[in-house]
Amino acid sequence: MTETGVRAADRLAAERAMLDRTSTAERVAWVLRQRITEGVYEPGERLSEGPIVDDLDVSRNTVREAFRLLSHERLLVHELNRGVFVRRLTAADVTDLYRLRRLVECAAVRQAAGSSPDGLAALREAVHAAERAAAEGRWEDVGTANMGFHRAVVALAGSERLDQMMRQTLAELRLVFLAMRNPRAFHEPYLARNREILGRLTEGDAEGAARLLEGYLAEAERQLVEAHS
Amino acid sequence: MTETGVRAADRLAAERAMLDRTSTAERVAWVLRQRITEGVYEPGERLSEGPIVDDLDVSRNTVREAFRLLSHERLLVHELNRGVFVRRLTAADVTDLYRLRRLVECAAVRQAAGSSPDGLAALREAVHAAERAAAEGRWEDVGTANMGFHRAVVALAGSERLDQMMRQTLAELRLVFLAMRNPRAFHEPYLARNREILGRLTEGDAEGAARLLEGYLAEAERQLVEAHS
DNA sequence: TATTGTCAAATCGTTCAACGATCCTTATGT
DNA sequence: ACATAAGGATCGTTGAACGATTTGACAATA
Repeated sequence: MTETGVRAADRLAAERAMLDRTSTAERVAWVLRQRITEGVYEPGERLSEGPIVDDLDVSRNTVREAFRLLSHERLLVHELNRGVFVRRLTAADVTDLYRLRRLVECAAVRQAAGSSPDGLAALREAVHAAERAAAEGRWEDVGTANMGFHRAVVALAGSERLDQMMRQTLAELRLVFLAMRNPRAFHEPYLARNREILGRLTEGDAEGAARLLEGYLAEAERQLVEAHS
Repeated sequence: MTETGVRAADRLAAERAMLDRTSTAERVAWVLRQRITEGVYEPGERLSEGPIVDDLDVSRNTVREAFRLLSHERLLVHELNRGVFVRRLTAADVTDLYRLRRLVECAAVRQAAGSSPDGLAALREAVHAAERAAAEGRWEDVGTANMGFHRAVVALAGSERLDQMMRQTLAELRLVFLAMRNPRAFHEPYLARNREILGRLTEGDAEGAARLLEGYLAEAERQLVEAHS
């Protein structure tokens, strides 16, 4: 069993979703989503209906429905009469994403005084998962676990809609992270920072945790804006 | 000129969007969205492809694409093999929506210290629009303008993604408000509260404004949860 | 050389018809 | 009353076709 806890949980959730009854359009969207977030398709790349129809052996209308699904998730950009493109994020996109993260994540942390033990347990688990992946040199898994940490941060707020918004934001962020050439150099410093934030929350110091998180997000933003400029 | 400022601006934006080149699927989605938010279709009502195909004289695939668009906006609920339904919000939905609003709107207000004059101007305009509509007894327009106020609150954060999230949240809320039998009784008390919040922000008292907003949202939530129980 | 016009190819957006799958309602049997 | 089967409605998908739009190549012109 070499998979990290968070990664295994993600995979299990994804597999469960596929076991549920889903339409073909949703399954096509799932395949394409994987390809996008794994970098098989590059940001800016145009996805043409024809090759996907052939490749996945489905009809064009089904592919179009899948494109609609992914366009709303902001992974694809639909341009009328020109097709759909994998979203290419600009420095301005990064700035906007971090403005959103700063507002939502820090507010969730500030509200976290009196959080349920479950919320903290999820954060703890994400920190552990990231540290395990780092110990094994799996740096992209470290990035994934770090994102799990942030999902757990927002989940402290206890709102399904916020959780969904954060899932989508993190999917977009995955595209952002594709631009970082050295996953280790990017993700490694955040391990210690996650642990610090967790420590503050565990002590009940929500304001301290929020301050740390603000610094964390500011630093990550600076790096990513630079990588996208 | 009897239209409120906010309403006219909304209409202009909507008309500009329609003047842009749009696909038929998007135009169908637009028509359906109007019907949903105006209560032509009731919450819980099932939208069948056939009658819409006949009514709008478009093909089924186009209607299906429009359904996909609206499902992601959470105005419709897509159920595999059973069709799509206008979303019926439960008391739990209301609670979740207000949890999200509390976190995002109050954080946006707390961050508002040092807001640009434009942000405050938009709030001011929304308050004026609501008051004008109230003076003319147009209570549903009061609700619309109140929502414009909240959109402007979130816009203080200066994030396009947060703005988009709020637009969608307010679209959902419009469904929630359909359950209120007496628009006047529901919307009227919030006029004065909006003005108070605006006053605090104008004085630079962001924390005071956030406290008022928290009370406002708690009261609205209580009323709406009751109406959905 | 740069710009403009024309044409062909590619492909997108939509329509239509058809078929299989699924769900719901109705009818029948115990 | 409950269980089962059948029929009808409609959803999900497929595939073919056509018109609309965009793009790229090439020729003509200044």
